[in-house]
Amino acid sequence: MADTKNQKPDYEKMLRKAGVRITRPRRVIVEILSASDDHPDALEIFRRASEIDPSLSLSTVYRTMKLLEGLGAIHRHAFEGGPSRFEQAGGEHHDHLIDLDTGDVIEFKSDRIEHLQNEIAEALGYDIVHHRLELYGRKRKAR
Amino acid sequence: MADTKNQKPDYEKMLRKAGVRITRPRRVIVEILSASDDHPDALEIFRRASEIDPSLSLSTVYRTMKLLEGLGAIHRHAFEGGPSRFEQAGGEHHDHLIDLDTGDVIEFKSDRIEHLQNEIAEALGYDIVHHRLELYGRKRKAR
DNA sequence: ATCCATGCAAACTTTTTGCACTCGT
DNA sequence: ACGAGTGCAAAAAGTTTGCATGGAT
Repeated sequence: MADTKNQKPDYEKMLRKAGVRITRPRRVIVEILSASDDHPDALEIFRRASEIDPSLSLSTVYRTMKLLEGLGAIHRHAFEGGPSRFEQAGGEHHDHLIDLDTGDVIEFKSDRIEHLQNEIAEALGYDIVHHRLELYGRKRKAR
Repeated sequence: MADTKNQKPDYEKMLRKAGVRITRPRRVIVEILSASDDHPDALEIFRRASEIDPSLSLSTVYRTMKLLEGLGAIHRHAFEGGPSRFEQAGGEHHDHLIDLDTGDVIEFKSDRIEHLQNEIAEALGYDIVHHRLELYGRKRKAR
C-alpha cells in the first residue's frame, strides 16, 4: 500500500514549460509540497513555507496553488466543513476516506466504482469531467 | 424516474416534536422547501421566501437550515466552488450528477456503488458515517 | 529594461453571532 | 409574562484582488 505512492511531479519543469517565472516564493512552496505526504490546506502550507522564508505571504500561497492546480501539478480537495486542502498530482487516481475524529485522509481506489460511475453517467447522457467520492467515517471500535 | 421522488417530510410535525416554536419565518421557509424540487442555496431560499414575507432575514434562513438539518429534515450539499445547497430529506438515498454548464443537479442511485463503498471502508477498518459521491459532467454532444 | 510576481491591505463571499426587541406558547 | 426566535449589523473564515514595489529574465 505504501508503493502506490506518488512519483512526484517535477514542478520546476512544469513551471518552466508554462512560461512563468521561477521565483523564490514558488521554489519554496514547491519544495514544501514535494516534502508533503499529507493533505495540507493553504494556511498550513504557508506555515511550513514560512519556516524557510518568513517573508512569504499567504496570498502568494493561494496564487501559487491556483497556478499549480491549473497546470495539473496538484489537486484541490474541498472536504466538508473546512478549507481547501491540496495534494500533489502524479500518483494514480484515488478517492478519499476522511477520519471524522482526526481529520486524517486515507487514500483508496476502486476500479469497479470508477467503472460503475461511467456506466451511470453514460446512462444519463453525460460525459464525466471529474468526480468526487469521499467517505466520512470513524475507526471501527467494536470487534 | 419521476416516481423515485420524495414523499416530503412533515416539517411542522418535526418542529413540534423537536419542541421548538412554529414561527412565521419557519412556516414560510418550510413552505418554500415543500414547493421545491431543486437544490436551492440559502440566498435563493431567502429570495423565494421574501416574496411571501419580505420582513424575513437571511440569518433566519441560515438558522432554520441548520435546525432542519439537525432534525434530519433536509440535506445540505456542498458542491464544488459554491455555497451550500439544500434538499428535502425523505426520499431514498441518492447521489448527484452536477451539470457543469447549467448547475443542474441530477439525482441517481446505485446500490452496487453503495455496497462497494462499504466493502472498502470495512477493509480499511472504518465505519462509514456518511459519504459523498458527486459526478461533474456535461451533456454528451457527440453521437 | 521590461513586466511578471510579490507583499500588504482591503474587498469579497458565505456563514455565524451578539444584542435588543418581538412574538409564540 | 417568560424566554425562544428574530432582524439587523457586525464578525468570522476562507479566498481573491488592486496597487505600488521588487526581482526574474
